[in-house]
Amino acid sequence: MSAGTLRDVARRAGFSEMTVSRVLRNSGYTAPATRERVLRAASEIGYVPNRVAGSLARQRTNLVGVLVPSMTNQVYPEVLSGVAKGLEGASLQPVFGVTGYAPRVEEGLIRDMISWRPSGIAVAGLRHTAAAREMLRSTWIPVAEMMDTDGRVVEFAVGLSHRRAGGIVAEHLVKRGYHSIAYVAHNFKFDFTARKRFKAFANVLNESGLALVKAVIGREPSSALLGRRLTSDLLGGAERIDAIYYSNDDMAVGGLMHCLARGIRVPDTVALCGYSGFSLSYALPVQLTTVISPRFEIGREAARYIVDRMGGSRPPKPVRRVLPIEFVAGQTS
Amino acid sequence: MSAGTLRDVARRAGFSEMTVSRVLRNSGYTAPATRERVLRAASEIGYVPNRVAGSLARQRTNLVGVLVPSMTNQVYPEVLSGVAKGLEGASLQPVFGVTGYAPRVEEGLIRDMISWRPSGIAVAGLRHTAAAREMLRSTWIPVAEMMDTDGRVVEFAVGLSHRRAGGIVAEHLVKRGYHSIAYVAHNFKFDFTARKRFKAFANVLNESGLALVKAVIGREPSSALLGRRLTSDLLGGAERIDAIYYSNDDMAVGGLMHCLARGIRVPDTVALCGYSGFSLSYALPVQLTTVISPRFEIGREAARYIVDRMGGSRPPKPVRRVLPIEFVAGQTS
DNA sequence: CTTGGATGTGTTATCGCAAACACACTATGC
DNA sequence: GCATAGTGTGTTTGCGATAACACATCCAAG
Repeated sequence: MSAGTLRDVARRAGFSEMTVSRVLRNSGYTAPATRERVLRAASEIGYVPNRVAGSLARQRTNLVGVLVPSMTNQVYPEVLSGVAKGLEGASLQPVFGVTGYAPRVEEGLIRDMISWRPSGIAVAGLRHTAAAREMLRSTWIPVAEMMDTDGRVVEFAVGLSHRRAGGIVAEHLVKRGYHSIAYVAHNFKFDFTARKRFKAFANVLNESGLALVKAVIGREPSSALLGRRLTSDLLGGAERIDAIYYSNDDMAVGGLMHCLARGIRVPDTVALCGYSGFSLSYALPVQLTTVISPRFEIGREAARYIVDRMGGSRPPKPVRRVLPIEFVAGQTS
Repeated sequence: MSAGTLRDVARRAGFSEMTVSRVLRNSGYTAPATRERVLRAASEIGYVPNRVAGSLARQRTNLVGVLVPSMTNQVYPEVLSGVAKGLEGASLQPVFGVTGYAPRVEEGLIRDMISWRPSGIAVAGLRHTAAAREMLRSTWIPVAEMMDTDGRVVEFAVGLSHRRAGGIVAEHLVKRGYHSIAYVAHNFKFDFTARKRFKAFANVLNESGLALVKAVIGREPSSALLGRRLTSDLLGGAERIDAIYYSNDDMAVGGLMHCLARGIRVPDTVALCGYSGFSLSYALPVQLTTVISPRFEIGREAARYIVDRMGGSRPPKPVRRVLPIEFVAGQTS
């Protein structure tokens, strides 16, 4: 039975709790002989400090709350990976919550996180319930919003412009002379960033005098299978389509699979465009058009912001950090 | 500036801290009028309870430590998803750590987790450093090991038999009459489960009088691109190969992409087998042979175990829970 | 020899909350 | 009209650690 308290170690070593505490934290003066006896006593009983008590006493924790909408959407694990990286060396522990794209759930999780008095909070997205925003606003804990930068920022946002990401693809298609363009999406009711990309995409098309031939919005979450099915439906329809913009790469890959299965030539017959730059996309037989989002970097930078801002105070005005995106033109025929 | 303490709420409401505490926790008797005044006072100052203090007082936290080796290997986010699901309703918060497949890092993270006195610890894999195992063994916190079940268990392991997963694929290939079989893997130095599958696979082949024609082990982490490259190398070599077993689906998909790009017929010319059952695999033009691992369920069951065991004591003997795996035979030509 | 800084260790007071116990006051039953 | 149980609230104490301060030594400088 490990555990045991500072007091147990102190008794065993024959010193006061304070001395033990100092030795274990390497703080203040400690005689080498004392050090040794204390460390031995601690290891003998398998002492593991109680951070709950420590945090209460120091009035700070080494926890960082991280909220993401989903774990199955490949993007977010990569963001978390970045967060973990950015926290490395700062001896901060990520605590995560999955909101399931539900603002109400997010609100509850934010309250939960704050109740742990974390050293920082990183949350994906700029959309929150009023209460959630108010909590984030009124706390002095560093708050980083991730992924999106088009919208109202609480304190610090790091991400990319989804408007830009959508627009750039539209420009590309226009420039290449496509004119029967369709859009295929998963159920993006709460996936605000996908919607922003779509809106910008459609806007740019319109400005160029083109109209979307068709928009197919699925009812399920994003998956390659859904992409494949919707693409099958779309291309099986009456309209002649020469390019498809997908809500993301998962969907686009599904579309490509349909084409490969049916022998539809990509991009000769139909060009496919996605968003994200999933690792899989580098292995495809055909290079699709996509916009690589710096999701790992976003997580890392959010974490770094939190680390840097710790102890300091909130910037007078919200800061917006727009990371560059990389446009990848698809293969030409 | 939110925060504020119980005392602030108490003063504002005109009651003692204890009464406020009771109201906010819905514990004990509280008069309706009191309730109302307290709740109003709390919401007026935007009071958020301090769980650090609460946890210290109650001698327990609502935290559950979860350790996974990687976030970019699709499998683990799904496990985490399952953990989050299993914790739902128990008002437990997952705290996660990424070990990067490094036992030393894992050991450190386990110590960190324990220092938070979590209500449970879930860790992927059965391989730990001696010190880590000792910490897990000597604590009374519920400990669940996930994914693997072939090996020494500390308290409770939920997962699948990777031996079985590897063996079943070999049996299948033998039965279908393949005889020039190769193996392709990512760098699985620390991916013990992949190695177990491989070993079992090779054993079964041997028992059937077949020998692996070739085994190609990459130096990078698992990715479709690596799978594609290694497959290209392999099939470009002198050996005639009629079936390939991959370390996982990521790699297998990469292999398929190579074949699609080169017009190599799958499975007529070469059959491809993987492991995991990634969602992508349902969208492929060709159904590959794979073994679907119940990773979401594994996470969920680990969480459920922890929830059920909370407060109770450790089972006298380690418990091993082997979840069924689903074998998916690939398309026949 | 005295003084003062560098070392090394102990004492006390919190940190914010909740368990345990104590004490009212109000019904209810007999 | 009094015991008894049910309600509602307050006081005390402690969770396990650390900050702040206090107090010994010891040694070098004056």
